[in-house]
Amino acid sequence: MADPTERPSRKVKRATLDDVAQCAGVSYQTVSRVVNGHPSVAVVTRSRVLAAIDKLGYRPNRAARSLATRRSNTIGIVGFDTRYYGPAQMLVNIESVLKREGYGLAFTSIDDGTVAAVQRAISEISNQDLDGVVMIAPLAGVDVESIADLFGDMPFVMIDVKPGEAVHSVAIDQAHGVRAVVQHLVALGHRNVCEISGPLRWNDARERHETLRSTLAAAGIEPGPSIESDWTAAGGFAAAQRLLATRAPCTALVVGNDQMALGAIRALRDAGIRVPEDVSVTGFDDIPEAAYFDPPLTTVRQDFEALGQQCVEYLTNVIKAPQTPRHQRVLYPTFVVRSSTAEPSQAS
Amino acid sequence: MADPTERPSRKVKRATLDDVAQCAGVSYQTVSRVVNGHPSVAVVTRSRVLAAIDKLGYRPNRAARSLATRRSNTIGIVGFDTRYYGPAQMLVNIESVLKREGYGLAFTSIDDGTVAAVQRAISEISNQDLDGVVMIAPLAGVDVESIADLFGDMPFVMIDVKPGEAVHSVAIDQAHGVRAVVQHLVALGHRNVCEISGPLRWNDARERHETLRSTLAAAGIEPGPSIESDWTAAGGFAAAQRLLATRAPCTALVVGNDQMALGAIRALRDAGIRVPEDVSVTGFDDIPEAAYFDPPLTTVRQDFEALGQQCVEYLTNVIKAPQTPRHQRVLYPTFVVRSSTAEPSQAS
DNA sequence: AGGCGAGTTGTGAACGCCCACATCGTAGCA
DNA sequence: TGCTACGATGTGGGCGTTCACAACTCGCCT
Repeated sequence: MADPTERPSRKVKRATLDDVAQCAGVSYQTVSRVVNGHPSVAVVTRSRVLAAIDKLGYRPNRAARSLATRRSNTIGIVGFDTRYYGPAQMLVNIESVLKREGYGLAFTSIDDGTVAAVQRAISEISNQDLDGVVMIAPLAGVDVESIADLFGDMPFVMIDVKPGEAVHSVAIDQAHGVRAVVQHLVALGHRNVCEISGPLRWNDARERHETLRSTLAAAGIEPGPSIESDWTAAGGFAAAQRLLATRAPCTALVVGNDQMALGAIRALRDAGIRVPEDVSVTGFDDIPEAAYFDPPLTTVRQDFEALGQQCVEYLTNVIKAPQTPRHQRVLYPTFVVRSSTAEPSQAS
Repeated sequence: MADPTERPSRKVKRATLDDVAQCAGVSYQTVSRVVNGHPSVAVVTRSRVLAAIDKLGYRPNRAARSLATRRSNTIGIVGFDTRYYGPAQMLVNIESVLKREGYGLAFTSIDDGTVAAVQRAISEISNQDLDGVVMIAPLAGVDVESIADLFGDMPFVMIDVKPGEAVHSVAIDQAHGVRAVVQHLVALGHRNVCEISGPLRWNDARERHETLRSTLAAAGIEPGPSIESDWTAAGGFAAAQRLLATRAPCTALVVGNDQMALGAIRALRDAGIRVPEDVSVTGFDDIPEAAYFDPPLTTVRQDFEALGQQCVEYLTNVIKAPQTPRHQRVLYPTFVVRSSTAEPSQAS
């Protein structure tokens, strides 16, 4: 009843180099040359092979190729809480550059911030034979040296690593952004500035936090209370309430990112405090919504697209030339003034 | 000067099955069995092998394995504008489930909405020997049948496909959410409801749009003007301004997602219109910030985590049993009432 | 005591491709 | 004319696994 030829047809066997070769009447090596754009192939042969490839719908088998060449033409990204705006942006932008360069992308994320999780993610990704990996590693407290060890000789570049670490890395200069904020606030006449920071285990949060305090101090201003929160609007809301409870004098509130700023503004308003008349608020990131907050948010824009680009460019360099000296490429954020900041009122 | 053994050490050759076998004094096949958890291996042998594996830091070579087995243990995601909240959420959630199941993840995105781009992405991803792919395909106008053809016999499930398409798919019932919105609005007494929709090339946008009109009509209400926008706050802002310019009576504004709602609210307010006193506004998605908008946004929550989960579960089923009948799994969104909606005022 | 089966281990052959080298032809040059 | 050199093609081997078998060792049943 069943045609014996029927069974194999269930899974359409994909054409191989040999199939194409046979179809074109050449050897598989010649086909391989055509596929890989090797120069010395006669024009007529090439076109015959191409026709055969087309006819058979041949596609090279990546696994076989990478087995033979020991390169996979895909790079990995280990991401971190890609739910947040920054990391998500990086991922997308890196992906698009990578695609342009002809690389595939393998992605894995780190569930929690523990060192163990980081290690697990790295070891997981590193036996996936990749040509290199980009690591979005915003966490402080993870020893960069030991991570480098985990990677062995696999090329990798890190994003968001603390300045000064001796690894290939790309970063946005957080301090630069914070300084602009402080300058702006001080110029407006603010002397009482409080802070809601991101989780201090994140390098960026910590750097923003520390720069804020030092810059303020340098301007002869005693930093007001600072509350650590969690990057979310809900967290910012709660933090602002706690801040209000301290009854500390405060005419300006520097918040670690835009989402928290949104929550904070809501809390202030709930307490009958006007923004910016009573208290100025600043954010960080310049998410696309920030301009439509009420009031439109003064914030610091980070160019994640450029970041992704730099990242990939750096990584491909390292892949080609493993001896590339380790350095950090740093990008500068831009300060965006909108309406959530103003001169402090007399009272306060 | 140079020790001849030095050169090879530049690239530390990774241990292979053979190396481990030799080290443990067994055959490579036995090692393979241990690695793959095959049952019939003597306890003592197993432990000897394990020791050798540990000592040599052996890691199986994925390329070789997938060459031999014809399965790669990685699944692909072709994403779509992962900059937006929904798609980004899906990606992250799918990734985490996938990891739990032991799959790797390859990711590619479609730059623009053209059919050509979709085809390119699919063909790109399909010669990357994957076990299956999840396609986030929110675009209308892309012929589902032809996509299925492109995939050939590779298992795939689609997200956000129009209801009724004969492919494996998972979706959130948009109509259900819209109906809840309308019901709510009508119960409050609104009779003049306008709309700002997402780009109608997106299935979700279109379905929300059409359901809104039909539901309104079913309630005996003539739908007010509808303006198509682009999912962003900026777009929502502009759309609302255009809407105001029409001077159409409007006590309720149904917006296609939360970001646009934010922009719209800002535009209304700029025009001296109060929300919700003068105009009620609703969103869609329930992004984490929505509760902190001013006013807190009444919206429809989509559970992207569950979506990702269903997706992966479905896909792995299809991989195991390719004959799985095609169907659509649909999840239901929940309606969240906050403060951006209220009874219409007398005037209008 | 012979034999049968379960448990354990090893062997040969793919998987589809690239690399290094060998081979052939032919054009260029003395 | 004979030699060289290079362009075009083919051949053998190997990348690290898994799969289908074969082979061996026991213990236990008849």
